[in-house]
Amino acid sequence: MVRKHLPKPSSIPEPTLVRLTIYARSLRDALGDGQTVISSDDLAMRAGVNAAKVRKDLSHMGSFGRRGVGYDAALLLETIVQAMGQTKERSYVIVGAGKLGSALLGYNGFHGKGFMAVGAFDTDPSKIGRSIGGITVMPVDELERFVMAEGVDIGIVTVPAPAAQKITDTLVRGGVKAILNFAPTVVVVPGCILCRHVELSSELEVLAHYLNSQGD
Amino acid sequence: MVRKHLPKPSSIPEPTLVRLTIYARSLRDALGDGQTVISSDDLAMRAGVNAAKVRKDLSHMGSFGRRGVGYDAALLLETIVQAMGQTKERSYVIVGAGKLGSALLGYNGFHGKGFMAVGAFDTDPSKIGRSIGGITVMPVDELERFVMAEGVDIGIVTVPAPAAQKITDTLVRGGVKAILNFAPTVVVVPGCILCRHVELSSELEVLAHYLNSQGD
DNA sequence: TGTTGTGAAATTGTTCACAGCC
DNA sequence: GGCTGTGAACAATTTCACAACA
Repeated sequence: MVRKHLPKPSSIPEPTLVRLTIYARSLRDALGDGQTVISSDDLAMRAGVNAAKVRKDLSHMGSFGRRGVGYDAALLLETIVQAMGQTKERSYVIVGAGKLGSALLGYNGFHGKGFMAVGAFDTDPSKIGRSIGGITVMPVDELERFVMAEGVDIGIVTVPAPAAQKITDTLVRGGVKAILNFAPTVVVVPGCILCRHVELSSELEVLAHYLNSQGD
Repeated sequence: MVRKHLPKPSSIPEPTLVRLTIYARSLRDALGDGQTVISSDDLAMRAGVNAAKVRKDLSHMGSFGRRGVGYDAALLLETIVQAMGQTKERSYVIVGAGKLGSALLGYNGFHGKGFMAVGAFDTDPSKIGRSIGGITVMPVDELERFVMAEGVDIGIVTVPAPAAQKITDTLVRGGVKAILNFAPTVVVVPGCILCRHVELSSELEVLAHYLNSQGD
């Protein structure tokens, strides 16, 4: 017998997850504009995608739009926030208090929305003790102990490439459940640990490739 | 085997382009380790992907590996650099000299590898005139004139969301051919202009989603 | 033997197009 | 008339598996 199974905890495809975060932001904008109902067409425009994709993406979370009308903006926003798992507050530390680390500490959207910076770490004595975005920079020596004691959820790595793997290992020993790596190198983690890698420099290189292939 | 015709300017799929930049870095590492020949398996390990994908990706640029042996690391690196279009130097400006903008100005891999920062801009009088990574911050009023006069290729946008569209329009009027947008908002550009959008905050949110769906 | 290069298969993601409902 | 929800068609990407070859 063919049986359509309910979506498993995370059957939502990853490209959809990324777009959901953009829809959420677009909905906040729309609500700010005083809009209470929004169509897939309008949301698509705001998010820079097409309407079919919006509807398909939203359908992963159920059906709650009104045909002929659109979606209740507030309800839709809440549904997305729920689906993204932002109901539970997550703590994170940033390792590497250089420019990028500082930028992320102050970044709205890291800072708010269910995420809480609880510590920053660096090896540079001139940075230790300084306060960045309300967080005091601590020495890396204390990273593992701190992460363990505080039960930190996520470690954000913004150290130079050669140090990234060692820092990652320390975070894992401390018990983080996920790593977000901005260092320009691949790091390996045990299978049970989630890890995402943000390749900042690829963006510029891919752009350059398209420029060239367009005939400069 | 009969030589297949060369791939068209950009028939290379985008996921492959992104990985090519990672292979390039891995090859530099390998060369640094004194390795002159590298197998798809080894490269895959270093780049954090599987070997089949490496071979498929490389095949988009032709065939120059040696069966039973592997690839000449230096030749492969050069081939990738060529394919990525990093033979031509590209100039860029950064608009928004806050933490993120400063981080990118100092970022190795933006800085080197065929990319050249030629200007930084901000509206904040306290930042104007300051030097960041050897680049003096100029007032945004001068952005359009500067971009036009210098023939700047790429504009990198690191301003707050509400200002992003206006800055993008200014860059486009100035004649940039591509935009790299780090502002947490969608910007629209004319069809002839390339635009990439980096969503920093999505990364953390997607990570949190997977954490939740794993059962915390 | 060891490793590449590549069609074919499998999987994943996007778009279409329209029934169903407001 | 307008707009959602969705199966089906389509497109892109990944993986498999093995022939070709040093």
